[in-house]
Amino acid sequence: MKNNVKITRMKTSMTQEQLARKVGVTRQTIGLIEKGEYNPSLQLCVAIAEELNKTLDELFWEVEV
Amino acid sequence: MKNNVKITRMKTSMTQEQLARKVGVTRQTIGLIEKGEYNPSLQLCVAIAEELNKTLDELFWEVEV
DNA sequence: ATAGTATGTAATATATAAATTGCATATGCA
DNA sequence: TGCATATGCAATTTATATATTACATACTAT
Repeated sequence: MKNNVKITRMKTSMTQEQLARKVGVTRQTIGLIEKGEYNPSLQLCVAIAEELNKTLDELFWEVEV
Repeated sequence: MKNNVKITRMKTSMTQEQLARKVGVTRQTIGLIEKGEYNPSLQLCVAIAEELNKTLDELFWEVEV
């Protein structure tokens, strides 16, 4: 599940740990999602999008490899 | 997790069973997602969106109650 | 009436997302 | 040099999405 979470988070100068706390998961979960090796739940995707001021599509839709 | 899956599926005259087969889950899973009682995985959301010719945002983003 | 289709729902089982813990490396700073 | 921060990664545990099976109702057509 390739996505734009990592690049978007880094643009905001937020750490994995900070994003994780904001959306209520652990740092490891954010790390694995950014790596594209996880298939996160819709709720978590929405929480991450809201925290990064993006929409679902911007982070998770048709992300080019 | 309120969403627009049910209304969109019905517009296409597709049954829950047909959509379920196309995206590789069971009828019950589609039923629960439409009911808003499930927190589906991102992969499944993407599969449903593609099958219904919609984007993630159109089906799952800021859906009014 | 009655058979088929579409849907709702519930109980239990299974697969996997996510948590937890721990250890590693790289980097920046005192 | 040594300490704190940020990240990667792996093993095990826990929570939950999804499958399976089953039974129910409503509707349509025969």
